[in-house]
Amino acid sequence: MQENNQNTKNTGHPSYARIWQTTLQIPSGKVASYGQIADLSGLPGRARMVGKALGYAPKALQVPWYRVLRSDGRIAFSPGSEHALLQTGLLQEENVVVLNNRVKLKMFQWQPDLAELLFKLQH
DNA sequence: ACCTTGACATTGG
DNA sequence: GCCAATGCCAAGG
Repeated sequence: MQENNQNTKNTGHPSYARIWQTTLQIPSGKVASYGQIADLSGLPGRARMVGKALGYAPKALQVPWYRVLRSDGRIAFSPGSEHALLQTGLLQEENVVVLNNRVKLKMFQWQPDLAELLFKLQH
């Protein structure tokens, strides 16, 4: 992971903006997978790009990067790492249960109404 | 059957 | 060419 740019320039890859917007739609208390965000952003198969994009998200946008997990619910960072602990703490603050570096998707995965989401994303 | 954990092939900045 | 904010699958419980 790298430091976020303040919010001066560097929009990064053109698709980053879409990824940030989609991630912004995840409600508090819910989580999504990198692949899910990629799909909803019109970027099927680009899960890794989502991880990159979140790392570059301008702090000013307040993108809830911590609500995005691996497809099986595990936190992507190494268990016990500083990043993993931070993510765990942020999730717990909104009542998402994290055990052994993992969230039970059965209980917390975001299931957006596609039509509504598409509408909100287009402005 | 269902859930966890560990390993790794692939992808893309 | 390097490296990782993934997904997937196999093994074990």
